[in-house]
Amino acid sequence: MSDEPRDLYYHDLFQGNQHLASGAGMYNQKPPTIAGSSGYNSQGFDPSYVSFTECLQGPMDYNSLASAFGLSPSSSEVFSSVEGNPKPMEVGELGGGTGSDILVTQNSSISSSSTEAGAEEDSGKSKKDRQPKEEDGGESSKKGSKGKKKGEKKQKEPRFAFMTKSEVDHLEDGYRWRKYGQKAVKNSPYPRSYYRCTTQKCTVKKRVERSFQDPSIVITTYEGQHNHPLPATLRGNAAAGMFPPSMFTPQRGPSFPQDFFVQMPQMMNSHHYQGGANSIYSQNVNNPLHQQYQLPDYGLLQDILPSMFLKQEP
DNA sequence: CGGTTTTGACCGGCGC
DNA sequence: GCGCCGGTCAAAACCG
Repeated sequence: MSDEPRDLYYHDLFQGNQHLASGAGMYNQKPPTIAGSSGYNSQGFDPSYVSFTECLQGPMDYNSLASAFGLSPSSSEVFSSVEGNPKPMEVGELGGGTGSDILVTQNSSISSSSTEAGAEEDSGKSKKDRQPKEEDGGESSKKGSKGKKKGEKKQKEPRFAFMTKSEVDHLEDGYRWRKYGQKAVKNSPYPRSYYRCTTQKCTVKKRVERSFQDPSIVITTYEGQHNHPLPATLRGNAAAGMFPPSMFTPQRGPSFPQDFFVQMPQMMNSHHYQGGANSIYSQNVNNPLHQQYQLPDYGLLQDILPSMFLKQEP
């Protein structure tokens, strides 16, 4: 039964997406794909979809973003959706067109992002307290005991998801990740992989799953923000120097699209979305590099971000 | 040999 | 209260 609500809301999304999408003008590219992608969800992005354009149109700085995305020479659709609330019910509203819009943009490579409103960010680590089981002699007690924190609810860290059209499941974003789990996704033949940043002080996690509608699309959901620079190996030319530090990462050093996207929700929030996660979906369909060569994703991300920023010039 | 991936089990939250 | 489900842990396997 629980599936039903989801389905409904998925449908809503679909319609909403298409509708918005068409309105946005991305229709001529390939709406169906995206719609399908959105339909598939992973609790990461559920509810409302907001169109970038809409956001950008707002009185805020969205213009910059819009310009950035729209100005991109390449053509990749970017969809953004905002998670108004963790509950599917909200979606209903979304269908209404009040809380969600889909924003479409064109980019060279990347894709989308969804973030939860900063208001609810937390460090999700509730279960992490689980005690290590000791099997000195008793093998039967496997993690019987669990750490329990009483008033502590699981906090959610800001998260954003983006969809990328790629053959590789694990997209390189410049950081090193260690896979710590894999689960089958309901209603999808493709499994979802869980990764954690290998940097010890970093609690950033990410989930990678493939769209069951479009196997060629990979949905990556980031959770949290890195508090450390990119590994020297990967950083180098690209990421490190790509972002205008003065723009979104004043004191954080080299950041990634994440930083950028993470900020988006906040901006959007100001506009008229509150407490939600945003997700932008985009496809690299036009990005031959990615499709053919499996270039490091960070390349893609870089591609997009720098573009937007560069285009920002007055 | 160290680090990463694989994989099954477990935990906690949520819906019914 | 029970069952489902997503997320995480950790031992073993794997790889460079």
